[in-house]
Amino acid sequence: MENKTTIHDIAKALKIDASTVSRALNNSPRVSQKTKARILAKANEMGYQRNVLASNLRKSVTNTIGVIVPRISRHFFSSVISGIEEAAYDAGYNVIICQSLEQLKRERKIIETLLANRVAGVLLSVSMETVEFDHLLNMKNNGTPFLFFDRHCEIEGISSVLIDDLQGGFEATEHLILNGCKNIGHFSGPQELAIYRNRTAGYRKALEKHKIPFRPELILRSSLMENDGAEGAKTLLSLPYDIDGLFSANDVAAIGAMKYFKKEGIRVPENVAIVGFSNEPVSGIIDPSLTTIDQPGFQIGQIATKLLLDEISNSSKDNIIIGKTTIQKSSLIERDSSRRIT
Amino acid sequence: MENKTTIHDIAKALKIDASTVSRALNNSPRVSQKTKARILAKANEMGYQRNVLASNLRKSVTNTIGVIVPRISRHFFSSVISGIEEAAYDAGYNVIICQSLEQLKRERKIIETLLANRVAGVLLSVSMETVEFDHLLNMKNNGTPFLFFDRHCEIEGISSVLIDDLQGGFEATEHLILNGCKNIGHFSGPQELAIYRNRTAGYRKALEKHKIPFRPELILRSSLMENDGAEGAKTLLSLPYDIDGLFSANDVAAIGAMKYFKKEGIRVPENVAIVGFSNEPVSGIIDPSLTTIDQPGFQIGQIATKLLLDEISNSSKDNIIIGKTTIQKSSLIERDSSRRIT
DNA sequence: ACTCAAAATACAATCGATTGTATTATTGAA
DNA sequence: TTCAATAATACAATCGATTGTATTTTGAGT
Repeated sequence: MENKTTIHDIAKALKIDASTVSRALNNSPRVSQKTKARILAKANEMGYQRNVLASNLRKSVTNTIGVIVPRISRHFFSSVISGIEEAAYDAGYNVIICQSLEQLKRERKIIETLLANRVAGVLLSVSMETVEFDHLLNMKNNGTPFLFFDRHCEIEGISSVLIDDLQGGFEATEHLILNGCKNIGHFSGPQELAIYRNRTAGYRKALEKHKIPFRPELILRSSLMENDGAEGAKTLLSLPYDIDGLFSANDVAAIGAMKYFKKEGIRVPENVAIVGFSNEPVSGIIDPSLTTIDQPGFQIGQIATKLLLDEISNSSKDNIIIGKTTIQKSSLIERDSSRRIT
Repeated sequence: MENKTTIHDIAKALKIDASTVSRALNNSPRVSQKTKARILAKANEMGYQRNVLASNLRKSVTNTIGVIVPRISRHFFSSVISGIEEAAYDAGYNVIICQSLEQLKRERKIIETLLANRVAGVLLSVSMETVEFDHLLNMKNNGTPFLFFDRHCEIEGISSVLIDDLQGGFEATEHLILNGCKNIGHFSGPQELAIYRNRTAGYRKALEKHKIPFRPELILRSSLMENDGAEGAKTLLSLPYDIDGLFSANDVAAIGAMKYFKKEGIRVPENVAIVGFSNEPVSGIIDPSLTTIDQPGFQIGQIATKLLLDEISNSSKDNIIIGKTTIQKSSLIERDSSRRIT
């Protein structure tokens, strides 16, 4: 029943030493072709499978990298994960996927577990609650290479693969302006996260460029869930401005707002034009379809993995690793929610 | 830099034996309270972290379970995963999540990797291509406990946690009939998968009950992607029947059809009423909102995990495990795509 | 046939934790 | 005080694979 053939079993069966078996299975030049063939045949016959635990223990390495995302159900993150899996798989690494569910507590626990399991490295996109970095600094001191993607923290020596959120925010907002919007509301997320600060900065930059006065009260901060979008829409309508545009820092909140507007009889895009962020699949399906900023998730995953694997292989050579930031381009996808006859 | 305090380091620092340190850290009654306290304090001071690899190797167990789903991006599967994580976490297990992307080749490779990593058990929902079971039988012979959820294969001695697809298909179809549909099309998936056979059986059962003639040509089989839905809709319209209802075995294809109907100026639900399956979040957002069958993903994940953990702990006692099938109820969510003034 | 370098294989330690057995320390009862 | 019983700790083997070193085997050249 239980499959537990070891190299010792093979060695015994062939009356040779286990070290030779090990070397043969690792295709070492120290074993003659003849015995290699015998060993391989025997291993196959006995259904041998290397015990990765033992192997890794001895080599004191692992071929596993950990990935932490806020939620796997978000399209952007599942694209990134696919990219990571692809790149990791090619390099012979396994991937452990974990979700923090936006909770700092869970993020801490996950990192603890990953470190205990001696993963070779970690790719992470921090939770919305991650305002303290002790667990990340701990991981750094521990010597485990890691790398941020999308949502990062400023930690010296740690690299990030990001998208150009400022540019994305700028394009989204300018697009609204070019479609005739004058009073543009903006939904943003926790300001601790650079992605949201940058999207907001892009918003401001577009206003400035087009000489539209900036009004702080038009920026609403929340967790950007669907309900936050609806609340935000309500708040915007209650302000003494004739809101005619909305740039939401994610699609989910944009959709919440769109639904609220619809319910209140306010037409999209005629009365209010909307642009979201992330290009969730639902955005192409909702009516009117939502203009949004597409992020190349798959590529981000691939790039981040390659960089991490580089760091893993260099970390042994104890040369100082300097945190680098790689920026990926985002692109505006124009759909019906912002298309106006001007 | 590198954190590699071992029990031997602690032992040396305290001038005691490593075995005592090990026992103290495992809270064995064989160590006095006094030394336990000293050891714990020292371990803490030295930043000790148990090397799970070594520990598991010695105990020849692992605290990791593997999960294989077709795609993590599907809402149903990500709910199941959340349930699995919750239950596994409570029991002190880690979870490795893998996606087969509906490819048999990848499924095989994943199982190989999981076995090589000596996971304690595996939870899986097979790919659409899984018509051969050699890799699963291999896993069984290997002695690794596993369990199907949602999509299963008939393998003796292997348990499954399923939803009542027949009942779901029945309810969906009967709902259409009660809303006045007479000529109901049906999108189904690969017939190798029981879930699709059962949903189809439910469809037939509802027709029979209401004495509506069954026409095989109204059943269209595909991979149920969005595009398949559009194609299917086109095919249905080309048939010499006045199609007025559609039961799709998943939401994605239902939405594909809905979009096609809209484009062709056919009104939903007035001309064709539609019911999907799975309750993807997009179904509540699309216009008209899609009536569908909700599956309790989170609970399925929890239940499946508990059953698997049971099998893992019993498997050592080598009592014969008899495959059990646990059925979870699904429920119809009535929305606009099927609501008609009758 | 004989030497010697190169090739092939064997020996033995190791990775870090666990655990059965042996030894030492302690305590209570006689 | 002394001895047995028990508590506390130490010793040593083990999990399965890897790897540096030592030994044996092979084969070329004389």
